[in-house]
Amino acid sequence: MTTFTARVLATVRRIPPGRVATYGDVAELAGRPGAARAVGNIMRECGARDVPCHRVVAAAGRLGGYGGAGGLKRSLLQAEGVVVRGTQIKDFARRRWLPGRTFGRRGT
DNA sequence: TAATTGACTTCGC
DNA sequence: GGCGAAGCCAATT
Repeated sequence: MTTFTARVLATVRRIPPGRVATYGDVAELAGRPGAARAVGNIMRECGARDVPCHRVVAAAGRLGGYGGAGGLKRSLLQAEGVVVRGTQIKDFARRRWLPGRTFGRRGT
């Protein structure tokens, strides 16, 4: 499949544990910047369980308006080592996953 | 094919 | 800093 959806899913799958990405970033990485809403729409289906939709958060580092009533997403992220402050990621700026910024990349 | 929706983003008040 | 409105893109009906 070579559609935007497939790219989004592939991008989200590339998000390593302990890291998070925003809808806008995923959309951009997928090749369609500004399609944040589309990404959300695609994520909603979560057709592939390999897609850690819980690692996808809003731009401000917020978990989004979903994630379950009790904040399922928050628990999942925290379980991966992500510091979450209520509905917002504390170290979001440092937890945000970006291409070329994978693990092992320290402050050098 | 056209219109509506949706897990978003950004500007303005 | 919080609330409201407009814009963008893809999927669904």
